[in-house]
Amino acid sequence: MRGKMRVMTTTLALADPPRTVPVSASGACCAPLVREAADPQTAIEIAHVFKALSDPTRVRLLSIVAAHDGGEACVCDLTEPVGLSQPTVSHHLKLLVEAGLLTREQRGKWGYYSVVPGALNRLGALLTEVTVTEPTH
Amino acid sequence: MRGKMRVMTTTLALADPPRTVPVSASGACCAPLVREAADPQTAIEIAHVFKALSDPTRVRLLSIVAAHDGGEACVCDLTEPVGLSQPTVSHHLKLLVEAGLLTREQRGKWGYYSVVPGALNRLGALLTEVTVTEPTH
DNA sequence: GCCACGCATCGAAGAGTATGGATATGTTGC
DNA sequence: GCAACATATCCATACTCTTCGATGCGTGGC
Repeated sequence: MRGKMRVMTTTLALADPPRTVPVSASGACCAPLVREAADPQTAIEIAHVFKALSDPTRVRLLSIVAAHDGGEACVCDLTEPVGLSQPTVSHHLKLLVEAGLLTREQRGKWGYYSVVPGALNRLGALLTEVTVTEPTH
Repeated sequence: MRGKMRVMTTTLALADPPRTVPVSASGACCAPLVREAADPQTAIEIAHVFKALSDPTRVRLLSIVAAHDGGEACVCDLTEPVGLSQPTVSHHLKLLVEAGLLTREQRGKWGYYSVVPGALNRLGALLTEVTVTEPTH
């Protein structure tokens, strides 16, 4: 049941504009998990995003980026707070990008990471039964 | 930075009554991740819960249990839908219980699993910037 | 007590993951 | 072009996770 599922870059429609994969064939992307049993394909995509958050380092990285000035940060801002080597931090950031939670933008020498707008809210809405109103920003 | 972190059964105060570990020393449990950078200990506990949801099988199990009649299900209800052996399903359910997302109750021969009330909403609130109003139930 | 049943635990094999050193890639300034 | 710098990628190592067969444990019926 495992096997291949290499990179895949599930977007889960967490990011607003691209929405590459409609997730559920029905198009009704992701009713809250508690409402109806998730089909296998949806479960794979949801799990992929949660896997990105299943490591303490990545939780911190995401949190630091989100709380950082301007909502973005470069790798050089992140290695010191988490106390890991640069390659390791780079690796974790890559996973967060692949999960659709962060984006990377190259500006000059530095690459800036920032949180994909709405991604976390969408993920949160998947867990809650209630309607989540997006903040006006 | 790895090493020990064996079982730990983080509750993260996802479950209402027990609240064994106050998570953050400040007691201000878990401001949304985007508001302020999570400290290492909080990140570990948050990641532990997300790790429980980082496997497609567990996402499905949680979803099936939540959507099941009466909000509970026994192992015998679950092996067939996910197509895995009974020991494997049992293992996954244990992880979900340890993460504070499910509870287990023995009634006669059967053990019934159900979703911990509020746990998912609390987890979702961690991800969203907005205030989540709990449903009246 | 004994057997059947539901389920948890154990043990082992295979696959996946985290980590950091070495190195490649891309950018800036000279 | 070249040197300096910021990051990404590659690789090897050690660890963790998923899975299932075998087995143990508790419950209910006889």
